[in-house]
Amino acid sequence: MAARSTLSKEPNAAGRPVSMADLARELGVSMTTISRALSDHHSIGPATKQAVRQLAKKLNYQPNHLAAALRKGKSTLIGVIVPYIEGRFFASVVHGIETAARKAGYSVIICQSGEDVANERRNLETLLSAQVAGILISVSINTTDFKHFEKVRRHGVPLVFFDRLPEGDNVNAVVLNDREGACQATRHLLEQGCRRVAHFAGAQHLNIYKNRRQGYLDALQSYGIAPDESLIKNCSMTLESGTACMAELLALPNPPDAVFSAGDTAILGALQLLKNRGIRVPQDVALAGFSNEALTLVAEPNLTSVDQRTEEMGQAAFRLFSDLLTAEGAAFSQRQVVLQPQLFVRASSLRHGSVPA
Amino acid sequence: MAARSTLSKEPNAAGRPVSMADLARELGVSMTTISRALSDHHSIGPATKQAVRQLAKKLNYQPNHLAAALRKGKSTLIGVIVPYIEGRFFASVVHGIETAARKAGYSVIICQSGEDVANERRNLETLLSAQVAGILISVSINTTDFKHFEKVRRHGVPLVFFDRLPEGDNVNAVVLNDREGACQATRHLLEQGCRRVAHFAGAQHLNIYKNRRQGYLDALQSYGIAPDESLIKNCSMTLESGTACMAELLALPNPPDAVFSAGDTAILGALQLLKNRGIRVPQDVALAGFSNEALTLVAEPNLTSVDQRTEEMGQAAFRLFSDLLTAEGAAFSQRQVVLQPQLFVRASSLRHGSVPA
DNA sequence: TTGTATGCGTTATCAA
DNA sequence: TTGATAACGCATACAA
Repeated sequence: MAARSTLSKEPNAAGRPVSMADLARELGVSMTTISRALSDHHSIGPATKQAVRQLAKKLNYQPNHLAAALRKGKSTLIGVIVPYIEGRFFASVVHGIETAARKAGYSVIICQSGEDVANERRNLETLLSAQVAGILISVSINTTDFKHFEKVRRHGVPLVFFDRLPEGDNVNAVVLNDREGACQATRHLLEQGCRRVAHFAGAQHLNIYKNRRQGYLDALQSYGIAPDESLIKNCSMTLESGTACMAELLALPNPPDAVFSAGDTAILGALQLLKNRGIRVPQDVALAGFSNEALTLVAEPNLTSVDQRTEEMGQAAFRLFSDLLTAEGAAFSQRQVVLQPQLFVRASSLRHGSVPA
Repeated sequence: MAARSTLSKEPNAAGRPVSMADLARELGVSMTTISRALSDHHSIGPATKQAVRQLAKKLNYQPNHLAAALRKGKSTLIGVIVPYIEGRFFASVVHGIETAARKAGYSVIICQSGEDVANERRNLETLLSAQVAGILISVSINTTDFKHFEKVRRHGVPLVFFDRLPEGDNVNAVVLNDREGACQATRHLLEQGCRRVAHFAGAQHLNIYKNRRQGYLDALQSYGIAPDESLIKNCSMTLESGTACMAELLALPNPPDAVFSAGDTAILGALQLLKNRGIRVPQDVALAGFSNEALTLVAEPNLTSVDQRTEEMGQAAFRLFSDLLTAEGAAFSQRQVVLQPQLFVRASSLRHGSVPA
């Protein structure tokens, strides 16, 4: 057995992954030199750097992030908790987060709460155990107690909420201006000549639905129209729920001439019912939804909807995390990023003029 | 300052996370005992176990997965690489993977290749650096060179492909029986009395599209119908592409009376064109797609489609990984799990009888 | 500019 | 049944 190295230990005899120690032995330098060369430290000569890098490539050296993270006390992992990953909204936000994170050298661990606060708590523990550098979360629908977020603060891990957040504004968050979006959509319906505009309202303990309802009321007020409680339906935002709400509205002595729904799926349910009953959309009843889901372009007529800037939301959430990292006392800061919604006007609400391309 | 402990070092004076050493000091036992008590080792007395657990809870001890993983050489992280996370298919598979993984105590790191093999390579490096216990991947559309997967094998990290896989069957994979699904869909169209069934074919270097095309041909053959190349269109599976392909088919001297598309979005494009031209669906042209996307239930008429068992695919992929972990020589095994597709018949293809509920 | 030595928090080996 | 000690791979304080 011819020893290539003059040192006592064989350089990585087994199939074990090659470490910095292996590189050091092979080159006859110290681990410090290797470490610094690879991280482009200024105190290493260009020649040495070159040599180290070449050998690293040749031996197929892969840095062990785990070890680095353990040593530094922080990993390059960030945790993301969403109610569920299916459906356009969260998938798209996660896409935005992941893209931004990867550019900055972070990887994303994804967790689903399944709309259950118990899972949400477990997810948080998992992420903290994984020593993530930060946590980005959209809370589950039944999260009304927020004690579990305190623990994250105590660990000093930056916490960013997006879209859905706990009550009270003392958190870091990226949200859409839901109120403004809802107001725009409702005003648009009013501009089309509608005067009895109904609203499908979502669960009011969630900030997003509360704000959409408020935006709806804002628009009415700006037109001097008193809100009619019989035109505001509590809706679970499913297709069936939308159909049921529409049926109730049609049964009123004085039915609406437009509906603004806090979600797209529900407004699709309404559309289907109207078509079944031979009621014309938008001539008899104009429709507008919220989220700009893919289905808005499949339904006939195409559905007017408020876009939630999902990609931007993801990117902004990561950026906020990133800012918190470098900021002082970040664990107790409370920055809010508010994105501006965009109304897409389509045939379901357009009584005059042509449909925009 | 009253010292609670008789040992020299203060137990976790600073706000630093509490470690096993802290627990050991506090209880006056060794770290070994703590470690074993927490992992429920048989050699620890029930009383000691109880005491350790209580203290751990009281002091809010969080295990450091990083350290454990470093020591054990394997983490409880698994990496998943998909072309993109948006869209029902991959989001749903990821959902299945994440759910199965979490039950087994694993967390999921998600990476997107953006349909680019260069990113795919980078993703693999990242995951290997993170010391993941396994990698689950659906290759990007331009992956034709498979050398980068060799490295994963050399690291001894189990590798599972799902849906899209490299050419050659020498890999671990979970796939849908695309050929069977396509055959079922086409046979269904033939059973409805259609005799000139066209096909929108996807990129033929991908196993999934090649197999769907083959299934289409199988069905024709079983009916003794010779394939007509003019009825097979290369399609990129976008809406526009579907519209364009349909237009070309209608321009034929002898146009088709049915279309089976390897994707749902393209068949929607076809549907829209047919409706614009006043051609009846399914009476004049019957339509069937593949993937059972949400849009199949929004389009009018509802679209017949082949369901890909996305959740099961995710679960099966994780299970396969899990099996490989315990198996011998897993790095070089090549197990294949094949899921059976399910055809959902809807109005777009149903010429006789009523639409199923 | 480079090297030495130590510790991050855990698990495993050995001895008691 | 328990304890002392040595790794895992990397980054840094300090010394040269």
